[in-house]
Amino acid sequence: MLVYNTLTHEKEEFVPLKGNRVTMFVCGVTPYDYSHLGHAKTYVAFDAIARYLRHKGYNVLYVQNVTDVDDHIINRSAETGVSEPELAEKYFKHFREDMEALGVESINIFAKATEFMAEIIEQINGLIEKGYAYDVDGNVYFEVRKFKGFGKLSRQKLDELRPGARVEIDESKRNPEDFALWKKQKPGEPAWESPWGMGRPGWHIEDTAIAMTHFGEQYDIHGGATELIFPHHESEIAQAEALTGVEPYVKYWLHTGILNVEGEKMAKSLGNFWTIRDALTEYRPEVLRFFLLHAHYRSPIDFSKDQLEEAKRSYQRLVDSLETAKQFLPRAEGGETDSGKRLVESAEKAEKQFEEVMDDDFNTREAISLLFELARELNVAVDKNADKDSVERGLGTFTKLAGVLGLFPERAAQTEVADKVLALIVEIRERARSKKDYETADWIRSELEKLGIRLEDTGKGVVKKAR
RNA sequence: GCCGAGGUGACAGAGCGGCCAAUGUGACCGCCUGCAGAGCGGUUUUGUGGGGGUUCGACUCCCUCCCUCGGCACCA
Repeated sequence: MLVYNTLTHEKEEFVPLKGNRVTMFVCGVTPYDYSHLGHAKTYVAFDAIARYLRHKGYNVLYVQNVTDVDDHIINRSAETGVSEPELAEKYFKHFREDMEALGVESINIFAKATEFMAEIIEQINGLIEKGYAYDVDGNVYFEVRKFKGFGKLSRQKLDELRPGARVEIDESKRNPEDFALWKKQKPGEPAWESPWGMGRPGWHIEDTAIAMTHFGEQYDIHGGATELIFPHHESEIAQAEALTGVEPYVKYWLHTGILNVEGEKMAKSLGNFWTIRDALTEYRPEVLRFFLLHAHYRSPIDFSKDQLEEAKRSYQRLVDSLETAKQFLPRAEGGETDSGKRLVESAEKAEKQFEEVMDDDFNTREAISLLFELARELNVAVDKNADKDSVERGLGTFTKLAGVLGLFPERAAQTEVADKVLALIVEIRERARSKKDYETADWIRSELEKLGIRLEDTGKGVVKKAR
């Protein structure tokens, strides 16, 4: 299996540090507001990756941090009067709901920064003792020039960066490139006790503290969006390797492309975002997930309503094909058929190719195109009255592969009685049709449509479809 | 300025040194059909940002230029 590693800029054979165990960390959210589709892209991508690793038989421990103390939260708390912990809790809960809707279910542990204060302080202490960090009046900084590996991930040369390009330079630092490990409390801010006085952690240290607590000094995969490579991930490496002397801190660094809107990054600060929860009022969660997986995880996606509409139509094609085959199955006959044979061959081919494309740096787009090919074969098989075993096999493959991508979740089953009543209504309509009473037949069809059930008359009987 | 990621048909978007510009959407034609829808079969857009090189052969490798996006030490 090959994965693209930002650290080496190459696709590398994936070999975990310890046998079959995979330790995976992905930078999580700062819960101060609703999450938007840009966040969703990253988390859906890593969800698919984790699912596939598990599908391959790896025992994956997937940890995601939650930055529940930071400037955004503090500012939002000041604006709204809601306390920081309450605010963080509220939006974290919404985040969990959004993720659940999108089928993101592979994360084992959510780790909150505020629950790792002891570990954070211990790491900062260690860095001071080893001479990599210094305390200036209650602010502790990491001295970047002391760590000679700095820049290995982002390939930045210290002297060629533009200090202050976006952020004003903090004058209390020895050098502009140094970054904060511990920030001294300002009036009214939440703070924790530390050897350097009351304060809170800097941006990068919670990730190393959390990851090392769960994984030890090294782990397999660290993920996040490309915007995090510098300075965030670069700084994490510096902290960890300076502290432990063990390298590489992380074996594989994986980065997802960002979600653009009309050529610009979707971001809270630009105001061009669409929250997941708003998107869910207009689109089914599976359509959003499909949309986010329809490009390779490293590619940027340009978001627009038109694109979502197209995703919706495409996804519907797969849903229709799946439904048609499912409903054909009880009517299918035994025995051997040529069309069945062809379907089974397609299914076997799809399974093999699915592994191949996903083994090549998790190419979900290629994987999805295989689903389309299989869907067409299923349609053909139904048209040609393929035998039951073959259709079952084709359906099984489709469901299995789609399941690895987290597409087509099983819908809550309707009650048996409701199913029978619906079947009865369909039968009544069939009788009307056979008497050429099309007025009644069409009326039943349009009334059911209003209830979200679409009837399609095929040569192989009536097919019921949701929406 | 520096670092990184991208530039592929109407749109979205993969791949591979020659077999395919996959797959989907859209459009058009045909079949099917009481109608609708879906499905199936076919067609479709002067070729993969510009230039140069390597090669028998490049979209795929190398060089160079152009354009877009992300990052450059608050914060994710």
